[in-house]
Amino acid sequence: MTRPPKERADASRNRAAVLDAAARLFAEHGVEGVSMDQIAAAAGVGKGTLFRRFGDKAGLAVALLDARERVLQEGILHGPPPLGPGAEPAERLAAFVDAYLDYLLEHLAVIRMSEAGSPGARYRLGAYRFWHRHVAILLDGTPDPEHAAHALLAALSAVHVTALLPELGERRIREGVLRLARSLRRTGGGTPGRSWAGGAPPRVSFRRSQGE
Amino acid sequence: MTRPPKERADASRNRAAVLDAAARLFAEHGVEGVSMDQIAAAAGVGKGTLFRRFGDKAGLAVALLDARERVLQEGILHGPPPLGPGAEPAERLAAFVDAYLDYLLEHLAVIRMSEAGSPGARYRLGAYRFWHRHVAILLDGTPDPEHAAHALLAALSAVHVTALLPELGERRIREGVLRLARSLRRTGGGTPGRSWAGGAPPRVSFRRSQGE
DNA sequence: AGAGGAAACGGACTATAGTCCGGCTATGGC
DNA sequence: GCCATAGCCGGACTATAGTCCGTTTCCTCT
Repeated sequence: MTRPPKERADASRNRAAVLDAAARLFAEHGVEGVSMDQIAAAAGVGKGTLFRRFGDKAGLAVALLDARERVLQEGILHGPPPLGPGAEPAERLAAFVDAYLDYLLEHLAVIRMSEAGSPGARYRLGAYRFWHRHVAILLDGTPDPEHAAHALLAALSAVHVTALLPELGERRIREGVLRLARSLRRTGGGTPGRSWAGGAPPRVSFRRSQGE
Repeated sequence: MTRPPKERADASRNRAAVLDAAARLFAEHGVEGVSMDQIAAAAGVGKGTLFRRFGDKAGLAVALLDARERVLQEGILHGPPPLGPGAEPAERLAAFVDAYLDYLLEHLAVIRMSEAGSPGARYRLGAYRFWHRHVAILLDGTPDPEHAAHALLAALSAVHVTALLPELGERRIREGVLRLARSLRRTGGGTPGRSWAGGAPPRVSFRRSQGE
């Protein structure tokens, strides 16, 4: 997009080597059990390179998830209903929760890492902003869709689900979040487009701006 | 409770010195801007002492919050309605959300630190378990009060509120969480006491077990 | 009061995240 | 094919969390 100066050959070679090594080591020793030094060594690059390119461990996790994430985003934007456009908002919301939980549970540890950079890092991720925007649109007509969308996503955060998993199990979590989504939609009542009380209206722009 | 061996004099003297120093330094330079070394030095104790007693920075934050937290817990257990016993569950829930947000916003940075130890630390805090238990009871009659209570508390986590504050402002957050609480209660329908699907019934015991 | 032992003390030590900058190499112009 | 340079490379360096264990202090029992 904004990359007229082509990426140098050594740079892209190293990028690939790092992602490879990281994926392998994470799978082998768990995300928490691998240090950045180890990744750099396994990839055959220096530590400086690693950090220059990915910022920190969270950024590395984000890069690893990038591909899988786009699949879900594609399904939402241009896939078949009920996840994609065409179905009723209520159905789309349920489909999103289901698909997101599939994605989340499949990559729980890496997603947790990607959301755990600096405090509040999660809310600044391009991906988060995408999910939030999507959910807020599907909650249009309820009193404060922006806040409600944040609340729903809070119940879908990696640490939250990780903590609840041993206590409640996957099934109760799925049903619980679906119920939450339903009840948020049922909370209608405020004037459809202007329910935020005081302050500026919600921002509407979404810009794909994941690192790099 | 389980503490027959009395605390040694030097121990309690040092405990007080550390809490003092920590409170002062946190207020002065912000929670993030103070290292454990600095706290130890300011308190005139060794680093080993600091960690032996509080475990880590999060544990220190928990200890600092202890007193304020008990006030809220007292209000819930034995205070006047609507926060205390006597009012309708719906009212008590609203009162809890309000009181909790007062507490949270007053000590946001320290609470954030207390919840940010190891990943998922928040869910293991004695205080969290107390709030969860209370909310779950007030949600009795809805399909899965345990999960719903976790979801409501997720919208009240320190990082969540911190991230939403600049975007939505205090007022929209307060109203949003109150609305969420209301809609969770309105989601009734499941058989009042047995709505968890499969798996063991929710645990009912609550034990005050905040470290030390 | 004094001895004995349990518990606390404290600072040197390790491990890890993240920074910095001198040196090198791929690339594009000639 | 050769040169200049933008941008990448890499490892030494810093800061901080957290551990370990020999030493010191307090409490109890006689």
